[in-house]
Amino acid sequence: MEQTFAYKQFIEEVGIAFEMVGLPRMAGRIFGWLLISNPPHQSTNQLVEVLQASKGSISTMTRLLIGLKMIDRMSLPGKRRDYFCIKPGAWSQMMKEQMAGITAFRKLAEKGLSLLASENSDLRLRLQEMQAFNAFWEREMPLLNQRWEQERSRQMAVAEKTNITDA
Amino acid sequence: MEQTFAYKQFIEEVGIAFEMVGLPRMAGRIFGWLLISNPPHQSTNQLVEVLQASKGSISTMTRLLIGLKMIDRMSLPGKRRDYFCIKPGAWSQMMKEQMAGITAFRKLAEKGLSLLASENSDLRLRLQEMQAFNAFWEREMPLLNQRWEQERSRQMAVAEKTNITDA
DNA sequence: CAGTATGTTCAGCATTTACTAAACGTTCAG
DNA sequence: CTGAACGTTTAGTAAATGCTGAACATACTG
Repeated sequence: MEQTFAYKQFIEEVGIAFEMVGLPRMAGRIFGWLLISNPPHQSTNQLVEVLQASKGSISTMTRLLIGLKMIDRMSLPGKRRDYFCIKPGAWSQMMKEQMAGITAFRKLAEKGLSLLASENSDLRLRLQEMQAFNAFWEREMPLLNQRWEQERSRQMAVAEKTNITDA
Repeated sequence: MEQTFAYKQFIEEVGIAFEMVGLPRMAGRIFGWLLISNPPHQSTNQLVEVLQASKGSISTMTRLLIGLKMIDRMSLPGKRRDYFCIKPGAWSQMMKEQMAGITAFRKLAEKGLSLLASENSDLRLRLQEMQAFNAFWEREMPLLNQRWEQERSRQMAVAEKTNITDA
């Protein structure tokens, strides 16, 4: 298993990127390693060794990532260990999580509007924009995500023809 | 200035919503109050009193929100104080900030792919999906945002006809 | 110029959070 | 049944973060 400096650096950068979107760095490190590991599935012990982290951390963070539907736990037949690998569609899933925030803001706008129900309309303008904006994205993002799914499956079909690896 | 329990609750909920997207709660409280305050522009002292916060906190957080282009600082002529109000287009701006993360992930994917340049193609699949996904959203989100701007200006035009408040 | 009002910066405090290490529970092998 | 291999849970720790209060800087008033 190649373990060059460049690999470690990549793992660390994914960790930092995860931190930027509000997830624990260790979760990012796990995800980072699963992005470049060979094979793509790795056991708990392998994660402990490669990432130099405690068992507890790995256990907690893998369950977090599973909860976010970004990785899968797979128990290989015969083997007792748990293996983890990146879940296909992890990114769509991450995007769906983001949508929860948008919905929260739309609802908040509506709550605010009901507070200012008796006020004149230019006082309500701020909240109306907030409501309209978030409602717009709440409506459009799933459509865009659908387009992505379609585009992806189209690309996968092409890739399958040019590269028969595990057929 | 109405200061009911419902108002305080609204402010607190916006604070929590901000926290969920990775911003300080106090920044959210300021934004929350500016969403429902009368008038829409409020001075530093007013923010200190209403939010029961320290001057320092207000100063730091207003500058943060200004940096994020979510509020404006406006010095009313004659008055010495600074006033703050929600910036039109604050939400589009917030969305643009989100895009920085997407770009970071796309670049990371490309970095990973160059690391696995010599590996066979099913090992590269994970990174290829990550690259394609983030490139897709990086391309499409600005377009969607444009559509929102158009839709908004259309709605504003309609609103202007039905409600001449400050013409 | 003196005095006051206002905004900024900084040191300190309190809270939260990520992480570790160890205890614990469970499952399998001999 | 005994012991070992794994994974989970939890108590404790170290670091980061938000917030306050006070000192500081700046600009206006009389």
